Amino acid sequence: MNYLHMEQKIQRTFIRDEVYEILLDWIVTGTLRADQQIRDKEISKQLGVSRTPIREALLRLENEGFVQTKANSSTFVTPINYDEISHYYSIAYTLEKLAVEDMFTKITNQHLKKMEIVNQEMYHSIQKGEYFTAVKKDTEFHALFISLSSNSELKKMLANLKQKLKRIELFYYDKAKGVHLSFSEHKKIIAAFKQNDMNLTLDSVEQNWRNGMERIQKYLIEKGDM
Amino acid sequence: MNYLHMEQKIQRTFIRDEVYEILLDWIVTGTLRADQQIRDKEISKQLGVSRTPIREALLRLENEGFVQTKANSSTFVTPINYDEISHYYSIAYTLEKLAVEDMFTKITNQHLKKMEIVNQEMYHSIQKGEYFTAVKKDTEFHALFISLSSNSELKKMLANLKQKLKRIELFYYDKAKGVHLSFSEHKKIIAAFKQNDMNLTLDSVEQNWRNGMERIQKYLIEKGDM
DNA sequence: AAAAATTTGTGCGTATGTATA
DNA sequence: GTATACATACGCACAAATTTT
Repeated sequence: MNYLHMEQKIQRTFIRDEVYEILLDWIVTGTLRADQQIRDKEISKQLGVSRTPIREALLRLENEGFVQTKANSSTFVTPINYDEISHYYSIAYTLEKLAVEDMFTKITNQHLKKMEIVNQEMYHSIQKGEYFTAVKKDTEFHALFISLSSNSELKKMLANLKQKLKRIELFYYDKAKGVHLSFSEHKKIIAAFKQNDMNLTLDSVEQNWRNGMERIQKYLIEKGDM
Repeated sequence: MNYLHMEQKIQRTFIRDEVYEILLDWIVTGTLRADQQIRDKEISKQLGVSRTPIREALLRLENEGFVQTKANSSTFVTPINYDEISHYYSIAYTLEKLAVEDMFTKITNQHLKKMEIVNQEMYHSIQKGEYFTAVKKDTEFHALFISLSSNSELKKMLANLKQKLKRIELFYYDKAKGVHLSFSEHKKIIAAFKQNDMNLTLDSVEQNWRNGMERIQKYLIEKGDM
């Protein structure tokens, strides 16, 4: 057997893609804050590459709504808009429910076991106050069943939406420490899958999302930001 | 009163955006066919601009899935994938139904009248065999109620999806002349709105999309392309 | 009103992949 | 299968245009 053929073809990496991933991470995790200016020249020096790949990464981020550019003036991180939050949440759970409809029959006990483990890990992260890890585990939990859908276009759109929601959640969870993630709601989703009840699963998925959205909205109202 | 202040600020146009619109139109309408190679140098000469805005437009088209680039080799129009068709259709009607839920109470008799007119115009275009205009009128019909939704992120996503579906529909309607657009189904949607029955409206919207998808799939099976 | 900062657009050399001998 | 030649995208430095201070 020739093991050479088993190796994955070396994927060429583009500087623009690497820059995109770095900048996206900085925006999502809050290293780059809302309204903060981004100068391609500065990033260029910081990352040690020319300005072309930086510009290309910024153009993509602009198309996806993470940054905004005023012509010949400045590029800055898109601020979080209160109206957009509920918009994105409703799109996300609508599409995630479509994914559930598609993958519902494909789930196995192994998947469910893995979901329970990840959910437990999320719980422990919350206990330790590690919000970054907790949000990551939450995303991983949902990804476990979404990935079973055969609708690859849907998966791409959901992955993109998740980045936007992740940014929102990290922003508010950091501010409102009292807010808790959805450990018990995830258990309901697992139970619904186990009962092989699709409608119940869809409802519990939607409820999970709605609660997440309401936790943020409640915080906004309390703080008088809305 | 100073009328100067009432005038809209002159929006600067970017070459990259103009190039994007032109290339997108060429791809959607079939001027650029599937798998056809696109050389930035060639487009550059043809449109009389430098290669940078061409590259930027191509990068955006690549992110949106309309073209594909082999590293350091070639850029070509993404072929229509049979699996993707049903994927995109299901995403489209799922999101359009979400838009209907959002705008349902906002519709007026004037909107419904306009929808009837556009539907009639679509019918006449079909009669005259003008498929390009017919598909355009179909898109316009749906846009009439979608635009009433306040979820601007949803509207953007739907507009993007429509471009992809428009390409698919123009491709197959051109090949399968027998295929007809959904004049009577649109009448059902209008009737459901008039009866103020949201569930019926949602069902008729989904049915309209499903039929459109099935018309194409039927053609594919007949021709043995699947 | 002018200068400074920043994005936008141009041209070019290089690296990579593909076809051909 | 190998080496060579060719085509194309990739990244860089420079110049122009525009907005803001």
